Amino acid sequence: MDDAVELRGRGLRVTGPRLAVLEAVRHLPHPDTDTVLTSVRASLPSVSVQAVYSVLKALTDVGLLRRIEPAGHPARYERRTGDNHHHVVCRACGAIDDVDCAVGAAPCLAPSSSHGFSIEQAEVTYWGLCPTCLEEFRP
Amino acid sequence: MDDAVELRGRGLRVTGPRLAVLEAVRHLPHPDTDTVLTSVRASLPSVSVQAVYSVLKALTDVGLLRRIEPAGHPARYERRTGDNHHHVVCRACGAIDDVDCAVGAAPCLAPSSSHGFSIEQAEVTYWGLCPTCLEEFRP
DNA sequence: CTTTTTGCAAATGATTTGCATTAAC
DNA sequence: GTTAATGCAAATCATTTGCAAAAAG
Repeated sequence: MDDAVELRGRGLRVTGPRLAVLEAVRHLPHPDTDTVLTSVRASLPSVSVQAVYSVLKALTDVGLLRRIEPAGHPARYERRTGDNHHHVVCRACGAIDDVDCAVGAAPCLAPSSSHGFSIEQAEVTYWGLCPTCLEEFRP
Repeated sequence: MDDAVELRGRGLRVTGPRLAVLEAVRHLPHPDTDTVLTSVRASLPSVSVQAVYSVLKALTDVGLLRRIEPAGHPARYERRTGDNHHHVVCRACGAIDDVDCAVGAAPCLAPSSSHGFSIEQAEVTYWGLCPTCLEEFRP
């Protein structure tokens, strides 16, 4: 319901696949495209793989979703919250969790020198192993 | 010369392609695989694409090189320095430059909560536009 | 009715893999 | 002489693209 308003507010048409994708990402923890697809097909069995890709791209472009691309793993998505939290990523399986920066006002976001780059965003990624993969590597 | 020692020290055999890749990455600014390939072929015209991939992987695995994987762009490499500097990445072309953290002792490296993850590394990426791409978007 | 989305199929592009040959030790 | 690296070709995998049909406004 509210999602429909959000979509219209960003100039996007309201469609079944889009509502389903928004719903899926809302309830899943940082899902990848495939997980979203599976979840969406639970209610809309006919959606195509490309439709999900297309919807995820559209929603990301207008800022309703945030795409996280952990090196070596398929992209994952989260609802955009505005607060700039960071992420822990599992090297083994690509699982993601949110992390607040230890420092209050995120001072790392201002680099000391920019080499002439115009900087628009800073991103902190913590790499490690998730609880599940920790188990597997210590049988 | 010194590179040969480095290789042996890590248990790797000394080969032409490996020395040439180390030399290329030493002298190029954060090259991607293709740039390394071109550079290597200047001295060793017969090296295959896969050999370069294989060498880059081997050198990264033993810690002689560091692989940087900017979302949406091919991987880039740098000689491993030990200091934990960060990177500015151009959204348009994937160009990379080094950046020191504004904060001296890198406090962001200790996340406030880890959700059961074992964290081994933190990585800060600044996203923006490089000088060259800034020009192109403002003709 | 006009424009945007979808569905389907095929293409892309970076990277990996399997296997025989060659070179390092 | 063993074992590890290379060259070559084919495969993989996430994602994108082109185009006709369907749906949203």
